[in-house]
Amino acid sequence: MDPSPKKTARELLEAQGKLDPSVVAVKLASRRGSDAVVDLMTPLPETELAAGFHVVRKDSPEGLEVIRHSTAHVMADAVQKLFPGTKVTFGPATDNGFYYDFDRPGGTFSEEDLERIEAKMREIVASKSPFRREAIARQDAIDLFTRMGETYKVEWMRSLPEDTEFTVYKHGAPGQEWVDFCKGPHVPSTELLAAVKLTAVSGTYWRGDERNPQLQRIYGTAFHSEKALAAYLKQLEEAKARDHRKLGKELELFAFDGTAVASPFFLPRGAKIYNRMIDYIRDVYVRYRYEEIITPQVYSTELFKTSGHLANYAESMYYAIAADDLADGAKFEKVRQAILAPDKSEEQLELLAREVRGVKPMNCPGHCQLFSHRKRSYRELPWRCADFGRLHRYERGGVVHGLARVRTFCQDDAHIFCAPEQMEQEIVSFNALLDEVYGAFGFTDVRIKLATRPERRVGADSLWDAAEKALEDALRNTGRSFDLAEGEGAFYGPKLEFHVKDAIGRSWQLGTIQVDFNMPARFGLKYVDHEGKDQTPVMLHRAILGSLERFFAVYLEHVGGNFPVWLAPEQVCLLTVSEKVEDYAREALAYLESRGVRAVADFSPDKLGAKIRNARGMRYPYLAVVGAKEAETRALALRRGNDDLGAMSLEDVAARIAAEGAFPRAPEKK
RNA sequence: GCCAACCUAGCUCAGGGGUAGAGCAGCGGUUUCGUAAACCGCAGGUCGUGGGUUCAAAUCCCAUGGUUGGCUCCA
Repeated sequence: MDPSPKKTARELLEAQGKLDPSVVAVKLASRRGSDAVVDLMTPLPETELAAGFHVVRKDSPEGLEVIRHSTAHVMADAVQKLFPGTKVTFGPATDNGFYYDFDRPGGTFSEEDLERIEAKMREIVASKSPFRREAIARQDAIDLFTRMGETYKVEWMRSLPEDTEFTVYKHGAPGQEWVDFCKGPHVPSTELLAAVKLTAVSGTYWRGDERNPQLQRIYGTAFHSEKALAAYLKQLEEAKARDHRKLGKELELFAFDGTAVASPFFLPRGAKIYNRMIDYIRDVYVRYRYEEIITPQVYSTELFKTSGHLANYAESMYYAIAADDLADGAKFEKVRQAILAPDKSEEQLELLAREVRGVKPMNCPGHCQLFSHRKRSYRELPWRCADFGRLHRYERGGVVHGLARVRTFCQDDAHIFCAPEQMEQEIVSFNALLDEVYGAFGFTDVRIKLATRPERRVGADSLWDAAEKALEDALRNTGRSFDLAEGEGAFYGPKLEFHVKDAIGRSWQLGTIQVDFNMPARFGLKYVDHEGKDQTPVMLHRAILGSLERFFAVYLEHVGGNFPVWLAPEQVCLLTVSEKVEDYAREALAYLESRGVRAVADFSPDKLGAKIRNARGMRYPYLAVVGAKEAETRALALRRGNDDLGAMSLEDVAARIAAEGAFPRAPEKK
């Protein structure tokens, strides 16, 4: 017997008068990470509470997590009641809700099943049943779940370390109670699960591995109140209204076609924005001393053998076949097998390097090849070579998504070849460049992540030390805060990731800078130092916006289709009040165009109200009403969004729009 | 690739074994108009594709292509 029987968190809080119905758990100062939050049913030594705590209320982020995890239990209960024979596996809370993975022999769940499950869940919630926590001996738990036929749970229990504390959670009326092996925390009673919605079904695999049995995952979300759930659903609506695929269609920016799956066609308006983005980046490049190069699309796979892509990236590449390649059927068959082989032999790599051409999935191999094209001097370094080359990557059918995940795209890609001692300065300079560009696009909330050496890596530890230090020093010396992501670096070097928050609070990774000492070595890159000795350069891979296709999607959603004047495909639309002023409107249009303003006009017989409505739909930044008054005074009645700016002379309109249409520039530093 | 749902006019969608529908957009005409939808008319579809069941298929079944939401969050 425990000599000092512990009291539950509920009893301890009650004794302190800190318990009220909105409290679902406590967060202990004495514990770290996910173990810090314990529910009210958990026995605690009084000393732990004395070490400091705060209560977790049902409407806090941590409280929601508890509610969602408990809701997952209730869902599993409902599923097992409705579909006997279904086995449970894992059912965690997620960022936006929860899921539970089931093994339903010979069956799947449809969306109609979700309604039934939801109804059953409401019954369970309405029963206002308390959650009970019970400590259990390891072997007892294994025996219990073996009897229940819960083979996945048993497998999981057996894999846990010997000293793990085993607990089970139960809810439901005696006789039909539902039990799960779980470490909690859970809400005190099902009645706290006030607002529940099941959202989706999906296939998944036991422990996320395709070789394991297929499971059925049911997604849902839960909130502490119906109102909070409604707000969340409304937010989903908002995101839907901004969906770049919807806006892309409505605003005639881009289109997709089955003849080139997951490969966007940019329509004239979209292409204007896309090119304008690239022109802006080029403008920045000039000031940051980048040199743009243009490199081939299709290479002998020799290049990708050297870079390592053939061994590690072959299944994501496209291959270019010429008629001549097919002349020898037997050879072609060998090539086929080599491409498909998961682990390629040296012989197979040789064969592919000799016989096959590959479409580039990345620019770096070509850039290395070009660097080694002639002897390089230390005087040339750092060499910053930028490339807007088109890349092709074969993404699996299920993962493509609008412009955000495509099979052909281009990046604002560049590689910086430099001496090791130049690394830090280059990273500092790149950070300044990022500040300027992200500011220009209106992304002000930028978070930086430093990803350090992973377990599996290439290169000496001394190189890793230097590279990580350069990244970290560059951040510290310029006073930037960052999060450390230990072990998340690429196998060839550490990196910084730049994440921005968009207008509706979603976070996107855009830029990155990666230190690479692997590829220069593979390509045998050298430069001659000031003593005439050969040295190996360091290579920095870096992108600002990343994939321009993906950035287009992120930015389109960020601005909700309302592009700023400097990017908008048309900056102003002239709206005639009647046909009588069409001649003047055409003159005004020609004048604006001659001043470099991107202008269009609506000469249709619609009434002004309809023209405004249509033009607002197309999100032109400026509208210019042209009527008899304006024709008489050679003016335009300018309107920006809903603001009527009044009549302005043609010259003033042109000057105003031209000024606003210039590339954004960072304020001059003193 | 795997799980689920969807695919009907340029767009958004209705119809769900018995002659293919609406609104918007388009085209023609009338109206010449002052800040978020003037009016009348016309045209537009082998219902993603291919098979099958049936007297009869957009509708039911099978296959196939495409699209959408998922397939990282660990008891």
